[in-house]
This record gives sequence, C-alpha cells and structure tokens, in this order.
Amino acid sequence: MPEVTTSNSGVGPDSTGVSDAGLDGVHEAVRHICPLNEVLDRVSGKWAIGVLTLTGAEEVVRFTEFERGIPGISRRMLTLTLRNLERDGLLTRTVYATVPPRTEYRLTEAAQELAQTLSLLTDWAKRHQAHVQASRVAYDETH
Amino acid sequence: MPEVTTSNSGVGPDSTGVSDAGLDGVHEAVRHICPLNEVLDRVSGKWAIGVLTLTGAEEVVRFTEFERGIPGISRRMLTLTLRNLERDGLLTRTVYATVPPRTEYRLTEAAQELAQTLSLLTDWAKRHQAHVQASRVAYDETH
DNA sequence: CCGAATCCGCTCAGATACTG
DNA sequence: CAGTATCTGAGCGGATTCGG
Repeated sequence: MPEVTTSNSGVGPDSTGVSDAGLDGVHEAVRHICPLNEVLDRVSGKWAIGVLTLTGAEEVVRFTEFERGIPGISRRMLTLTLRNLERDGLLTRTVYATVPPRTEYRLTEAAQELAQTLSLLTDWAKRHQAHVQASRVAYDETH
Repeated sequence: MPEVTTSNSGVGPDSTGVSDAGLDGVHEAVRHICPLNEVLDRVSGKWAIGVLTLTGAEEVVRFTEFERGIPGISRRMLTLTLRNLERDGLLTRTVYATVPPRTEYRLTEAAQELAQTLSLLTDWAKRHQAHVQASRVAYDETH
C-alpha cells in the first residue's frame, strides 16, 4: 500500500506552543478544522468525489462502470481511490467468484450522508462559478 | 506564479466518447461533479481550509495571525494559499502603507457561504470520525 | 511586518505491461 | 472482468535566504 497514503493532515495536534494566551478565540477556531482536514484528505485526490457522486447516483456500481463513467481516470487511480474509500469505511466491495468475475461497490450509510453534504458544495460552486472565473481573469490582468 | 496552479481539474470535458447510449443516467450524474471539483481544487492543498475557517471566525485577520493560528504552515505556503484565495475572489487583501506595514485579509461574501458549507463537512467528520478510524484499523489488519 | 526567490525531496498520477 | 506491478515525469510543499 505504497501510495495515496491519505497524507497525515499536517494541521494536526503537532502544535508549536500557541500558548501566548489572549487568542483563545483563534485557538478554539483552529481546533475545529482538524476533522475537516480528515474529510478533505480522503475526499481530495481528483477522483474520490467522482466515485462518491457516481455511486450515490447509481446505488450499486461495477468496476468497469466507474471506468466508463469517470472520463479520464486510469485503472490504477480508480483502484487506488476505491481501496482508500473502502479502507475508510465509505465503500463496500463485494466480489462474486463467477466467470467472468464481478465486483460491486456501494456506499455505506456514512458515505451517503457525505455525498449529500458534497452536493451542497456543488451548489455553492454552481452559484459562484462565474464570480470566481471573473475574479481570476481580473487578478491575472492586474498582476 | 509557478506553483499551486490550482490544477486543471482533470474531470473536465476532455471526454472519451461515452456515446454508447443507455447510460444517460450515469453521464448526467458525472456532469454534476465538474463544479464540485473546481471547489475542491481551490479548497484542497492542506492549508486553504485552515485559512478560510480561521478568517471566518475572526472576521479580519493579519498575516502574522495566520502564521500563529495555523500551526505548521510555512511562510511560503501561507503566501501561496492567500494569493490563490485572493485570485479566486474568496479573500480580499488590504495593505496599509504604514511602518511597520500592515496587511488585512477578510472573506468575501461568496467565501462566507463556502465557509458555512464547509462547517457542514466538519460536522459530518465529527460524527463519523470514530467509524472511519475503526474501519481503517480493521482494514489494515485484514490486508 | 510582510512578503519574494531559490533549492530540493517527496508524493501523486499517467503510461504501460502482466495476471487470475 | 477486475485487478496488480513497475517506471517515470511533474508539481506540491518544506527550509532557507534575501528585500521593502
């Protein structure tokens, strides 16, 4: 299991004594981002969201269906993504020892909730897509 | 501007003729993930969420406050993250030509909405943290 | 105080080839 | 059909140094 090691967040508790006191509000706020990073660590990586979204829409998905449904993904990346999601308890993998073999993936309950939350992010993206686009153009012109 | 180029999503329209027909449902579902990837592309990168969360809690934040508030971040990465967020129209940067200099960052309206949505993800993470943790341990033991 | 510039290691992710 | 294995380039991100 050499790759896609889900990176060790970094914003973890490896703090550097922020005990100057007086910024308790700040410290309190930062503590909230730790679990968030855990989420994004496992949702990041260019393909995980595609897998989650696709599975959320199809209920049960086979390996080949992912390959066709997610344009541009390689066999390797699909496998890696699938394994990580399975490892994190977001996807269940069922192998049928038939000929030819058949493997089915489906979301766990936890992942179904996640998928719904992710859809809210999609909504945000759709609403502000133009704004972001315009901001970039403007920024790139002036810098 | 050589780094943190916000990566070109990859799940873009560079499709490979998925015109087999019959899987319109799938194709329809995948089209929804494109904007989502745009969001995550700019929110990913290990530090962006920390910046957004911190700024959301503090209203207005100075450069040095970020450094102290986000344990482990380097000057370089902070600057890069800040610039990207500014470029995407999520952060405003106000420089006061005083001595010593003073720079203030605050969220745009769009970013404030995003921050709220991200907090929902945090909630999810908190609720399922234990489950994910347990799943990993179990997975690592059997593989 | 707020950065910019350079050097460099590490991981991610693509291409390719092989297996049960 | 559903993977695994190996090689490789590209870019992220850390440490350090210099400037306004």
